[in-house]
Amino acid sequence: MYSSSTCIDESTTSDSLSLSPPSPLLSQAPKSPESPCRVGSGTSVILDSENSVEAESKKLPSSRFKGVVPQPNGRWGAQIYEKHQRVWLGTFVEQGEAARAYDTAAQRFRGRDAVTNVKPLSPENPDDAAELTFLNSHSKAEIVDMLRKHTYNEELEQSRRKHEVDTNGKRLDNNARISHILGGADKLWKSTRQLFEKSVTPSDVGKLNRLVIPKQHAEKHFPLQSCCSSGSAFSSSSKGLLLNFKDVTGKVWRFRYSYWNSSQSYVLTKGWSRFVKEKNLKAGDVVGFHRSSEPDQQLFIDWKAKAGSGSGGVSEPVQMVRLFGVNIFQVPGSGSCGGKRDRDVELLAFEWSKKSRVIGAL
DNA sequence: AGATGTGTTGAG
DNA sequence: TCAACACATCTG
Repeated sequence: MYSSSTCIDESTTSDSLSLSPPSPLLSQAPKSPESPCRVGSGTSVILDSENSVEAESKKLPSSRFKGVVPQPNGRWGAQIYEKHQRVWLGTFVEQGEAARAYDTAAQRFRGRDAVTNVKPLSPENPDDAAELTFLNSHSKAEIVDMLRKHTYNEELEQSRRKHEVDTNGKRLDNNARISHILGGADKLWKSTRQLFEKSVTPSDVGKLNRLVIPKQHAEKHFPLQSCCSSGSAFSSSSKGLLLNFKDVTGKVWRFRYSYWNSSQSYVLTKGWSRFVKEKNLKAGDVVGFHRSSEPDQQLFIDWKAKAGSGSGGVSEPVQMVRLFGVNIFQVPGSGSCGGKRDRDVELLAFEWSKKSRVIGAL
């Protein structure tokens, strides 16, 4: 189906440079939430006042928009399906917002022939074309992440701005710059595939000194069970694993990865706070986990600053991008030309060697 | 605790 | 593929 506009998959993540959306941010912009033409979905709405009062208290109202589902708290969730699996796009206050999120995802996932709630982006329209470029220059995961965090519009606009600067002042946007900087390392980066991303919460970068890895992802990508005896999937292995994280700079980080029964969550503990400090991670920043396709099963981590935090305040004394042992880019806190968002990306080799998982007592 | 996201199921 | 809905999980 989605043949034509082909999708650049996860791969597009950060290696993608180039593309530079002309300008506008259009469509996604909050329009009238109610404008969307309803989509066929057979499901119906039935919102009669007759017997609703009672029913309403029990049944959630259906949405008239495709991909939009009601939430118990009165909000609306957006979801799209792919390969028999649901991809959650986040929750929204207005149905219209959720519908737009769905539309955006649909166009990224299904390309031109995506069925949308509102008119789809048209390549003919310059504005739409710009957004399409933006869409396809990001992995599905990234788009989903933006939708979930409600930062899609911001990023779209940001990319527009960057493009302007780029064309005028030769500045490259994050991805481009990073790819550029990576140079040879680019190959390595490209050989990775994103597993998942997480927007770090205040507690992830706070005093708790730990990063909570969403359960789903933890169990899917970072199985704790590893070898050990017991048959069941996840026995309470509160001991965890000691993993060696190899920084692209060559520096080795050792993080403890374990499961906390108390909060029933998977976490990176020992070593994490150091990472947060060195990278100057802030709540809202996104940490992405990738795995190299290489047989060595190396895992990587990249992180990006919270969308939109660029220009503004965020005081950052010293920032730099280090690649494979070399500090390529350094910017003094004072707003020198480069001082935008230079905590851009950092690649970490995450060694997932069975050997290193040792640990035992921690 | 309230919000968010998932497991499941059944319909189309 | 999709929505309904119960409920597990997460966040503040």
